[in-house]
Amino acid sequence: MTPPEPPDLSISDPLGAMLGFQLRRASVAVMMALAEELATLGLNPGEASLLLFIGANEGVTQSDIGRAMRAQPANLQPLVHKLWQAGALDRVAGKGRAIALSLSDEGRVLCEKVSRAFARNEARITRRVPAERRAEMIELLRLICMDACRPGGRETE
Amino acid sequence: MTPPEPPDLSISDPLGAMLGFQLRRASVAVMMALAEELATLGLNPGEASLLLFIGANEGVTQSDIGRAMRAQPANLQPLVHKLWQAGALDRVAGKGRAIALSLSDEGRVLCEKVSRAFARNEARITRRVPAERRAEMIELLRLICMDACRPGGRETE
DNA sequence: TATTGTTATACTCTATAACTATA
DNA sequence: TATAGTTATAGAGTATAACAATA
Repeated sequence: MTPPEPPDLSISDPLGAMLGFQLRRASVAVMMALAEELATLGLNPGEASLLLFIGANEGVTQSDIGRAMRAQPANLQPLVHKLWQAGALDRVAGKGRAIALSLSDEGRVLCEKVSRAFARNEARITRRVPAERRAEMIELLRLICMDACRPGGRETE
Repeated sequence: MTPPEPPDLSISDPLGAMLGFQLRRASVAVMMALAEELATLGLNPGEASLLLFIGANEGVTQSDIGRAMRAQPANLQPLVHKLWQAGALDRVAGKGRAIALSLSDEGRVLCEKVSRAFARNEARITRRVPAERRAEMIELLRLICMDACRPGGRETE
């Protein structure tokens, strides 16, 4: 169920021929590698992603960023708090109880480092993917995600 | 961070162009869909996978199946216990403290149902993947997984 | 009052360590 | 004593519900 190790033994793997499970195994392995890459910055993938989202959408409200990241507000809060405590964020009150998030100078530096860590991870992943297949693969994964999310399943085309 | 919902808003998604994150999002969506498909059988993906592994390797020892599934022995135990309590498994003592697992008649029936649920899930996934790309994609994911697992990272070719 | 953020909390999955039992 | 399995437990990630604060 946890996929780091290579297949090892000679016993039959009924899941190996399924795209769904190779997806999961690849995903877990990739996230573990990313976590390792980010460890030197003292961030986990969630915190680092948040930083990238804020950097790409400065001044946007916390709840909008949360929706874009597909994170529950309750789970986003500790990440925002940590980045803010680390001095990476500016939080300015918006309308209602809204808070607009943006990067501090310090945050911008950290964001640049995070960006490079993500790029290294991406390079490691795509090393084996032919360049002309990469965009196609991303698009297929996007479609798979959208299809799988649909609640009922199996409707016509 | 949890990927069910479609992208929704007009704010920039710095992760959308990365293969690594589309992998993760697709994987989570696919596992959620599978969990839904399996719910009618009273099994979660882990339990169902275990059943498939035992069905494909009858009489093999529990620890070997655990290694093939990349599961920690401690996490495998409750799954085996549940399947055994449900009457799906036969457990016969092997050498040492080893236990050889195999399917009961009842287990074989359940395994067949699980197999069909996995097949439905796989069909939903691959609906958008051109048939001639499927094997290639599985192989690429396998390579990505192996590359990402390698501890150091970024070594020469 | 509607929206946004915060707190508390619970559930699942995974990991580690210590213990038990058997060739 | 080496191996296989079990138990207890801890941590991460994610989910829900209730609450607080502000236009």
